[in-house]
Amino acid sequence: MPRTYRPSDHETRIRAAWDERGAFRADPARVDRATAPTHEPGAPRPPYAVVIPPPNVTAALHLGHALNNTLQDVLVRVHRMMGYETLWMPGTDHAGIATQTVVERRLIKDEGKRRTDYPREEFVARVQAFKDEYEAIITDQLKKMGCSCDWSRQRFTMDDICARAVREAFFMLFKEGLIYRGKRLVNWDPVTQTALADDEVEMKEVDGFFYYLRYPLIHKPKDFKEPQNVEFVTWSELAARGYPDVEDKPGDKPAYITVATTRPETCLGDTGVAVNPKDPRAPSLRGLWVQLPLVKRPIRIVEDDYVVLPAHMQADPEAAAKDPKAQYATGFLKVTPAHDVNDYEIGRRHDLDVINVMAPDASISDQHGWPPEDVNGAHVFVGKSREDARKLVVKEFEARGLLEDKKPYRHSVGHSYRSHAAIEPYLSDQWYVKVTDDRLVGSAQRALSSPLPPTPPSGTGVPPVSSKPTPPRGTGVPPVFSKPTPPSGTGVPPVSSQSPSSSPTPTSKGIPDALTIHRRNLPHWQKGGSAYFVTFRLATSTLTDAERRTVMDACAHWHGDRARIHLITVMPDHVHMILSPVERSPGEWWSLQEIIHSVKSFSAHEIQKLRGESGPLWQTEYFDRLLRDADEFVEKWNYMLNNPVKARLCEKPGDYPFTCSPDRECEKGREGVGDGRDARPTSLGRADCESDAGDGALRFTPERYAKSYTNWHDNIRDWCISRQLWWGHRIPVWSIESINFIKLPVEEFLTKLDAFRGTDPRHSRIAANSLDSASYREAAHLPSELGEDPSQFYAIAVRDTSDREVIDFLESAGFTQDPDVLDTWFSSALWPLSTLGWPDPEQSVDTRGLLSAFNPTDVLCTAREIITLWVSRMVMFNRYLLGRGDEASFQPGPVPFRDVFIHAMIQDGEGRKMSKSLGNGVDPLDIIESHGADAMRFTLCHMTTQTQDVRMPVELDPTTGKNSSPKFDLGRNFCNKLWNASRFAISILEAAPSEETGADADASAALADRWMLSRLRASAETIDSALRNYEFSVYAQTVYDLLWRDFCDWHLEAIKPTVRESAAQRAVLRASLDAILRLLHPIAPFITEAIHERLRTLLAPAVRGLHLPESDMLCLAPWPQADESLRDEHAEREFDRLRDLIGVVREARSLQNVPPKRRITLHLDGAGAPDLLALAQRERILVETLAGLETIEGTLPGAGVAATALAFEGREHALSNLTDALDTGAERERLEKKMADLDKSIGALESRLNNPGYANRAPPNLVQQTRDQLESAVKERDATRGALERLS
RNA sequence: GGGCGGGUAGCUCAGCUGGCUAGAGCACUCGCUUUACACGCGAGGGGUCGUGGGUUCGAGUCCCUCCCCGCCCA
Repeated sequence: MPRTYRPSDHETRIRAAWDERGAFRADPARVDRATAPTHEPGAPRPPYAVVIPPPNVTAALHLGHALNNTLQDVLVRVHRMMGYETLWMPGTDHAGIATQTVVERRLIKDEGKRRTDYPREEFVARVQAFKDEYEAIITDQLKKMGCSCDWSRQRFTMDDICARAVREAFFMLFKEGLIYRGKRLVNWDPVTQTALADDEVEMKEVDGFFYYLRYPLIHKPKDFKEPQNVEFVTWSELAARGYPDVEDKPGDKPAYITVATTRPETCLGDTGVAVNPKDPRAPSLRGLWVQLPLVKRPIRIVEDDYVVLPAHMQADPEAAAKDPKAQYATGFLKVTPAHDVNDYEIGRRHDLDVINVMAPDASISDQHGWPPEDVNGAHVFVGKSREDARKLVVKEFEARGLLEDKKPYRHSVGHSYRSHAAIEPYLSDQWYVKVTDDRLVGSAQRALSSPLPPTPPSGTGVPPVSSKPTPPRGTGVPPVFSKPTPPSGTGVPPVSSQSPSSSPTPTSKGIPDALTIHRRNLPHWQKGGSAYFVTFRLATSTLTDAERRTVMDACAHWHGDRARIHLITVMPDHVHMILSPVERSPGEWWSLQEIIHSVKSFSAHEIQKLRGESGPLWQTEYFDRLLRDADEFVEKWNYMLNNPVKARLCEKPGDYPFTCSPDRECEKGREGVGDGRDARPTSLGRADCESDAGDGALRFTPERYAKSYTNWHDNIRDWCISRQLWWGHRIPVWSIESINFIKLPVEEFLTKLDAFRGTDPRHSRIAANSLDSASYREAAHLPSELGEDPSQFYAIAVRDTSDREVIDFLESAGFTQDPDVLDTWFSSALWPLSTLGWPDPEQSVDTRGLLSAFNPTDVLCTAREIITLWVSRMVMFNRYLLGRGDEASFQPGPVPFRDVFIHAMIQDGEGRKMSKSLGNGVDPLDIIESHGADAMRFTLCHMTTQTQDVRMPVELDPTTGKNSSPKFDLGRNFCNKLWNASRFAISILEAAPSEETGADADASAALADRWMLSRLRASAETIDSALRNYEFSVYAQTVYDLLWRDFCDWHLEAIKPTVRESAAQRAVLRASLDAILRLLHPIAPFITEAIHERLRTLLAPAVRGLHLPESDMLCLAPWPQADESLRDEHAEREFDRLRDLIGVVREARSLQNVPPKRRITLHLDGAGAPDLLALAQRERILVETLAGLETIEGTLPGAGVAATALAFEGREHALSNLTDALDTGAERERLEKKMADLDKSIGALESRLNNPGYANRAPPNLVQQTRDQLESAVKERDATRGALERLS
């Protein structure tokens, strides 16, 4: 074996071997969800499935993909080794608009031709060729990274299998009315001339202007046919109507209002002007109209509270000052329903016309919905671009004296993620998926599981399937006040409820519901109840009125979040509360300590700020009492109300202003927000729904991302799925503009249609969703004035687009296929279904059995930008399409995956995204070439923590001109270390006598071996738990330390002198290396496989307790299982002790400049530390080798021997024979530094122990530990001092 | 504006439910080509854990405030 690991020598060969072996081919026939994982050939086993987030065929993979796929490969390889039937489904995505754009650009560049210069089929063929090219590149990249996908089943979102799923999904949705056609404002990209989904629009800050345009006021026109003939409103008329602040206006001149807009050119399509009903000017404008300048269109004034009031009119000037819109607002908003989303909504509310004045390229046009008779004087604008039209419109307003002002304004404007052109809200016919239907969005929302408690650690090799089910809420523990008793007449009389809002008197009826929350898993001192009476006091001062108010606010602040605070009384020098902790997570409540802490901490901060002083405010101690029943609750309640009376702070109970009930007040003010009761979704544990429809089965890691998922669904709108492109799944709909145009006799047509529809809906060949006028109008929200009668439009979805009979019939009747294609995400949303053969897996050998075996898959591993786009849609489609029943009886199907793991995003060293334009991207293939795939993978895993972003400093290599990062050296060095350690181990094993066989043997009794096995066991446990929790960095770090620190630095070094003579040691050596290879394989598959090729030929007895069944290939080898019996705490303690001893010897050697090769003498104080001497002598060879000793003496050196002192474990030992002449200066320096360090730590330990609070309050074992530490430090110092004295 | 993440050694990051004298890798200094490995070995230096306050016997860790950086949504 060569001295350094050269990846290129191995990677290709090993990849070919995996391929040839069919190692990654999944067999659905072997899947049985009910069994345990196994490696038994042919035996059934549980599935583990992952679908690759299909990379776009637009471009080669970047480092983010490398990370994404490395993590998937790690998971997949681990589970394969654990004995799951493992499928990693690879594939690519056609990425409609992105790919089409790239190819169009290429054609322009290479051939100077546009898309429309080709027939559609030919253009699509060009894109297909491009796709083939990049699909091959991507596949090659993934293979080079070592991805263990089932390459025999690679898919593409437009291949036959996926296309079938797309058609069927479309058909099902269409048939059930969940796909509709609507005229809506879409995000229109005028450059690519297609609609975009909301999430394809990116917001960018743009410097623009607010233009202030004057619109003359007119009376309602008598005749709309004569727009010129209008009656203007004068200022004096307006003043007479009560219009404020117009005294200084010329009374006889026409009055106007001023609208503020950033897009003056859209005024051509204005159909109204809106004013806020709260605006003082609004009443006097009622019934008036304005005349739209330039066009001279009379338009209405409507009142809508969407309109922002100008800053000076707002009730809260401070808030207004912060609102930039209020600063710019005039209070009048021009309404252009066809060109602005908000205006569109206002238009809907007030039934305004919708007038489109633009062509698809965003130039001004009178051919796309602008009635020609309405254009009037605006002809000059027709044909101008948006930008030119804006200039011209402004100029025209200026020329007419109607431009009042123009102020610079920075605002964010939507831009196409593809063409980067500003998005034009554009009115057009599009197809929509009604995702707002409960069968879609509802299923997705309910899919989310509530956070589960962390999984308990378990032994190695245990499958990560089921965690302990969380018992459903509300069982087992009875409510605290299950039988509330009314306040009795005895004892303190209930306070009369004169001021019920501030001091409600509890009665059986009045006891807040929250008191009955069920308790479980409480700290011992909290067991048995939920309501507490709490008192805490001021440290020195008393509270002023304002400060008491602050404390009440503090309680309100925490009320609901951590506790329901039922009643609080703030006295001048103390505070009483009655409160109930709330759940912080299911089954876990906030502790009293935390709650009181929060209130104290929060109020102290506020009060100290008020006072301008600092220092402790509250006393540490607090008093709490569990309220056992309703009687006691009432008793304490009354006590608190009476307390101020007793203190003569008020006349009668209830009058004290610093008693309040946040529970009631917050109920009103906060509408239940944050009180925990609106918590959703269900608290069902995963195990509860393992086999059911899937509610509660979806889990995010890290958990915080569940929130983005939830938020997104809360604001979801129907999904526009049509794209005006050629590359993609063509919409399988044939339509006709009006049923009157059907070329066949109606009866004949309908009869034939019925025949195609069939009697059995499962076999329908068409779905004629007739879009009756009511539903169409509902969908389109269009006023009828447009003239078009939407109900005449007739669309038919064809189930199988190769069904010539149906298509020929439709086309002969005058129907044409929709020219548009589906949004790419429509097919992506089907990915976990389509790749597994849905709707009919049996139809193809490739997909047989896949769907039932592998859907739901186990994890989706992706970056966070994709949560909303993709995850949600996959969940909706999976649940909808695999669901059962009709709308009324709908039972959703399973989720497509159980876990969603969101990994970090890689940024460059400055925290910027890696991108082509910045030139800061790193090509994975460059790294594979220079450092090896394993090095890249190791580094990527190592840096994948649970944070959002990870930074990777990028450096340009001037010789190759390629970007790289020094971070990859970590992986390369690690691989090299493994290579050399293995080389060394193999050389030892090869030299061993040949009679050693694979028979079972007891582990070597040597300390180093027991220690190594114990470390191995512990590491395997850590790794298993890290993998269960997707903690890749912990995993990588643990293998790193296991190999480098434990195995190389200590174990190999320790056994060097003996291993060649000890078969038992060789067995441990072999087993340890084997186990490390297996544990590391998922991260670094090539190098481990390469070493395994050699190692597997070298037999040694197995080690009891460490299960490493043989396998011809490491990628199929069972995951190592280390029994609990290998745990050896005694060995770890002894070994650690020796390591420390070796450490101090090495330290002394280094500081004394002892030549590394010089063997010195260690004198242990055998009388003072007999056990240490015994241990050192028992492990003499180990200590001597690692510390560079000639010998270990059991006595201290005699007088006159040149020796240096060695303090260890509080005893004075010595080293001699260090050098011919001892450097006393260096020795003194060393000892003095040591003294200083010890003094410092002794000081710290003493002051801790001298603190009475510490001794009294800290846990006793901790205090004892501190005492021990102090004792040994003092001993050590004494020993060092002695050595120092002897030196002089 | 709302939500989320981050600010710990020169750099990249660990540090879970508060108990350290704050860790790792790279970089740096010193010594070593010791028969697995210089992509290495041994020894070291380097941090008032973004600011200010609070809670606590004890705060990198909990609470509040403010300041930076990044992402997502409006």
